[in-house]
Amino acid sequence: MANISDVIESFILSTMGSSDDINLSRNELADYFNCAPSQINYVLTTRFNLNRGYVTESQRGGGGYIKLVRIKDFDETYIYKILDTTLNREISYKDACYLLEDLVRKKFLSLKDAKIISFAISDKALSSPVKMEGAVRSNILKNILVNILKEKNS
Amino acid sequence: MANISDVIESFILSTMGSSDDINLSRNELADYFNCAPSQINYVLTTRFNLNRGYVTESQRGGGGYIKLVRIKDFDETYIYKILDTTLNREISYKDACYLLEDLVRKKFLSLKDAKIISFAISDKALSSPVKMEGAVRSNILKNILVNILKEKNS
DNA sequence: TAACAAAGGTCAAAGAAAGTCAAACTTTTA
DNA sequence: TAAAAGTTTGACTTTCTTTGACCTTTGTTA
Repeated sequence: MANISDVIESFILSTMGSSDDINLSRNELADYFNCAPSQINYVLTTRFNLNRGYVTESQRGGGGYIKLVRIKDFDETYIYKILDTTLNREISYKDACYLLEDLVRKKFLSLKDAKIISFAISDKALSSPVKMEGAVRSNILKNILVNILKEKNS
Repeated sequence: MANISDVIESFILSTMGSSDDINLSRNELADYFNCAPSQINYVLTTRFNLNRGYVTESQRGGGGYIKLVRIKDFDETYIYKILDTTLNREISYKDACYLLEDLVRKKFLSLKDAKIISFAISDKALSSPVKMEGAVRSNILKNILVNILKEKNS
């Protein structure tokens, strides 16, 4: 017997159908499946995460929602491999720049985009009292790429 | 879009059209939308504030009004001001996005630039074992703006 | 000119979501 | 079969919205 997370996952998938996004209500879903609301978060973070090609945005308070967006053809993209390898670890600023250059060469990014991104991930930009720069940078880059992908799909 | 605030926001925006200002009556608006008058203030302070490129002036008493003005002009000192105020503190993702939108409106950034930047500073991008998101985000944005300025000047 | 009416302003409490995290439980794997 | 991995739950937190009571300013009128 499948567990409730799998059931909720299929439900979301089949409700989405071939659409690229869906608006969910955490409480309604939890109600419908008779589970804790946080169960929905669990499903989203384990089944609909960046690594699987999904992004979420949400709003709290009255009229709150969770929007789930699927990235089309995620598995086939070259970017996917980068996300899953290079950017699943810490990355130095230099290596990040080489990566950006390569993405420009491959026409995934314009030179200007790459510049902006390089600003965002420079040591200076990331300097903070706590030293976690490599990981943060990697995560930022990952997020940027995923979201650019998302844009290109819409 | 289930909450009244968003509805009122769109109403104001569409009533404004491409005009740079509009005269509102707090009580009439509240009446029309069947909400507390202070709801209008809430919408104004959250949706039409300086960060989003708006200012208001108002008059009480008989024949009172609220005049909502969209700030149009941009000059470099405006950016310095932002660097020195808004970005000298922590900033939330939402407020950062409103700032970016405003910078697009003021033609400091292209829409695409703004999007890339917003990706770079999203909570997801910045999430790390250590919680310093606001400060890190603020710093990233600052660095980006400084560097874009530098580019424009060279 | 004093009183009253007609605006708009402020603020805090209540309400309505979603987010986080850790503990308990279940299933899988070595 | 013990350890690791995955799932479920619930208490607590954070964010955003809505409401209402009370305040201030301005205009009008007796």
